[in-house]
Amino acid sequence: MGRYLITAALPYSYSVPHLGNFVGSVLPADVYHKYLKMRGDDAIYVCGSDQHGTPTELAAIKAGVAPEVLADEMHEKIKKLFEKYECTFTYYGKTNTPENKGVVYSIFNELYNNGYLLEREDMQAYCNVDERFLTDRLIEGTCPYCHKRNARGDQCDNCGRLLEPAQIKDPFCAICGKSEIRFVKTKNLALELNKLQGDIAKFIKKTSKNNWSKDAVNKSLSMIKEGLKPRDITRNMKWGFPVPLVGYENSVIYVWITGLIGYIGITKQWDSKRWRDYWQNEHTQLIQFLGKDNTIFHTIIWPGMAMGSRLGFILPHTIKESQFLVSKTLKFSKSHGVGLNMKTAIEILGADYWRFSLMYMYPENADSEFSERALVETVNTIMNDKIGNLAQRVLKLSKSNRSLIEEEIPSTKDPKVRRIIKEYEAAFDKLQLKKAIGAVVKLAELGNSIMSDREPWVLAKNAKSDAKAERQVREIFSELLSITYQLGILLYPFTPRASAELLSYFGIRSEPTSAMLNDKIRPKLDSDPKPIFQKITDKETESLRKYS
RNA sequence: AGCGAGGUAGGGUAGCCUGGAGUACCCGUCGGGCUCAUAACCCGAAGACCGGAGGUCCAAAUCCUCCCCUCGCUACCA
Repeated sequence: MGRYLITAALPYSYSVPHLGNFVGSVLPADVYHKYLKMRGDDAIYVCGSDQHGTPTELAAIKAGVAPEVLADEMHEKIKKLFEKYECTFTYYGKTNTPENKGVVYSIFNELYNNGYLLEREDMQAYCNVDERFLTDRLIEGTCPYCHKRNARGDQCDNCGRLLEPAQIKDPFCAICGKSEIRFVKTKNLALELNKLQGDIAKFIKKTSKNNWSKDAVNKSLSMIKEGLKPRDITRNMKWGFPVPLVGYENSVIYVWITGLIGYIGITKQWDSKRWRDYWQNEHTQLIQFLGKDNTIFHTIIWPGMAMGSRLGFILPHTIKESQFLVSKTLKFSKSHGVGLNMKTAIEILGADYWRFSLMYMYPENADSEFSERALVETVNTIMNDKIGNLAQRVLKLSKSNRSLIEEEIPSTKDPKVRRIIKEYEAAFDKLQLKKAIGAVVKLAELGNSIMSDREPWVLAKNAKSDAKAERQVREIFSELLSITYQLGILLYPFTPRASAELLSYFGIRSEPTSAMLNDKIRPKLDSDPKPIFQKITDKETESLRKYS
């Protein structure tokens, strides 16, 4: 039995996450956590709202409320949304808490004491109207190369060139639209990753053997090969944890730092004592789920901070990076209430449908395309026709032939079933989640083909007069019921509600465990079985089309 | 522009590290079977110059080089 600590990239607390965000980290992490719990491992799953950062601050200004008010409101909304999707975190916390502040400061102070923070000065744009510093992206104007007007301080979207804010012609502030910008000398503290790069490289080379994606390993190593540079970990703004040093009264610690350490702070919110048993215990396997856009924060910056602080915090064991779920036809939107996001999606279909179909399309190694067609196909043909229908036909036929059903049925010894279960477990062990869900489908396919091959409905008719037929049909029913029951268990990480429904026909009321796969079963066929999945209706399809 | 990943039947994927006949899976299509089940299920077939061009090799989807396309990162978007 291992000790596992699972994290999913923290959703920002200024908008409703869209389906791409969900399938990129929180959902696969939840699926994996449910599997580990099922296996009986000591596994905790922490996630939460990332509350700091400029976007939250700006959204608060726009809404006319304090950033902490907006961030806490959104936190509650997002937390409830995840509950609707049957995500069962050990703790879903947030980053703007005293617990997190404590951990952030202890790491920050040690980095400072150990000589890994470099003070450096720079010229930073300042808006006289808004009376605030502007991040590079908040400066807009004309591109010095292609002369298009929509260039931003970091990059021109038109010609794609990387820019410096001072290069922008006719700059104006993206917040107020005015041109009252001046450049002011500022100082920031930078984490000297250059001093740590040898150790970080060693760590990645060694640890990436634990099922890291090719993309995550190679881009991290290639970045190190090019040479790591000091990276600012403070910002000149008000929303965030103040930098605990004299001379930095107007600065806060950068959102990414409070976010990465937020995983720890959130664990501390969960349990003020036990958090150390996970985070400062070399036997804990830290499994981090995240999208491809923020890999290096987890592979380079967190390891750098953890090493530099020398506080014994663990480094990631596995980086489970996802690519992106994209859609040419449907609008995924980050803005409030617009587009197909976690809030609007759950109003159309229940949690099981989204959980299963999104995991079926999980962009594990490459971007994958989400479309109405793909969703309908997955729900209707895979979930409903293959899995749901198998359960239904087995249970109904069994119920109408109750006299031919054994009271107690041993777990099937069919080697094909054993192989599929092994494949499922091996896939999870290697964090190959698409392969794992594929094994579930395979088991249903096997059940369906056994049904067609052996035609138990024919044998059942002959059973009264034919002892041999009776013996055969009893065996087949046992086999099929065993498969149906096992299917109920394997479904649990993906579709917890359907799993519970299916297992209820076997008198199981508790959450399933892997050990139960080998248990003897006692079918309960008192009530009429109801389909565990349904096809997508025209009405639901129409609701989806609203977002095309 | 540099770096990383991806490009495989009509659609979606696996295979690539460690070369062995384009091998496999799902959807869709076509043909057959079944009638227990939610018009569901099962079996079979057709369908691919494996992004392009070179190279290495007895043999390349797989290894090497160059090119094209998509996505991500490039250190103050987070």
